[in-house]
Order: sequence, then structure tokens, then C-alpha cells
Amino acid sequence: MAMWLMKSEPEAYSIDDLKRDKTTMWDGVRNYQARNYMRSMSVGDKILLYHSNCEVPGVVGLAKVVRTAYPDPTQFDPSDKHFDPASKRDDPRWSLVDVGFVKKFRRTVSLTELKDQASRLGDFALIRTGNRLSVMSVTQKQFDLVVSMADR
DNA sequence: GCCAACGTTGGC
DNA sequence: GCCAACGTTGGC
Repeated sequence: MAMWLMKSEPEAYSIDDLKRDKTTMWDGVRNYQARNYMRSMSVGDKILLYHSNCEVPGVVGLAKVVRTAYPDPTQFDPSDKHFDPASKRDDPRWSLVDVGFVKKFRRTVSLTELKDQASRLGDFALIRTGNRLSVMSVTQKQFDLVVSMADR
């Protein structure tokens, strides 16, 4: 089983929205590496949910993969913000997975705290400078450390 | 709102 | 295939 970290802007879609919806299509990802990660996901893979572009950026809870990758319908919708006119229906460019709510942490594990733990986290994509990936893989050790930080 | 660090696009 | 211009991400 693999583990991942996925970002969202809470103003667009927050962990509270996911808690309400139970599951959601993780649509709108328009980055090839992030897309490739989603295509490699399996049902049951664990996800650290991260809030970006907000007052306290950080990991806010856990989710899981509930459906493996399939074409992102928003790429074909001209009225959608993420419409991609270059994507063909018989060869869709963008994929998504369905994500299910698992739990919301009692507190946010902030980006600042994660940077403070950089030496224990090892090579963690999230805290590499200039990283803008919205989907990244994490190791079991990194996953467990973040979860233990949330319990403090 | 600023801006650094990217990724993508398109002319050549 | 190079690379400048442009658009986006996301912390601060």
C-alpha cells in the first residue's frame, strides 16, 4: 500500500467539505507528475490532506483512495475553469481519483512544524524549496511522523 | 499583494 | 531542440 500527500486550497475545497461529502472526485489537477501519481494509486492508499494558500498551511487530516484513476470530466467542460481544449475524448489527457474522508486531525500540523522536523522527515517533497506539486508520494516513516505530530 | 520558483508554450 | 515569455503556485 502506497501513501500520498494531496493539497487543496480550503477556500476551493476543504477537509470539512470532504467530511460533509464523504467522497469526492479529486478534479482539476493539471500537472503531469501529479497526474501520473494519481494514475498509479490503488484503492485503499492512504492520503495526508494538506491545506495550501491559507492562513496556516499544513496537514489537516487523513483520506484514502476509494476509486482508481479515470478521466477527469472537467477537462471536457468548456464552462469549467479547468477545461482543456487540447484534450481528446478518445485520448483524455487528465485523470483523477475518488478520495474518501478518513479523519480530521484535532489540530493542523503546520508547514512550519514540518520544516522544523526536516531532519527526521528526510527527503520530503513538500518542504523542498519551490515545490509546487499538488500530489506527491510519502514514505511510511514520513506518514507516521506526521500522524504522531497531529496527536501532540 | 509580492515575488521566487516552477512548468508550459511557441517562435525560431 | 533551445530558450524567452508567460502563467501558475503558494508561502510570506
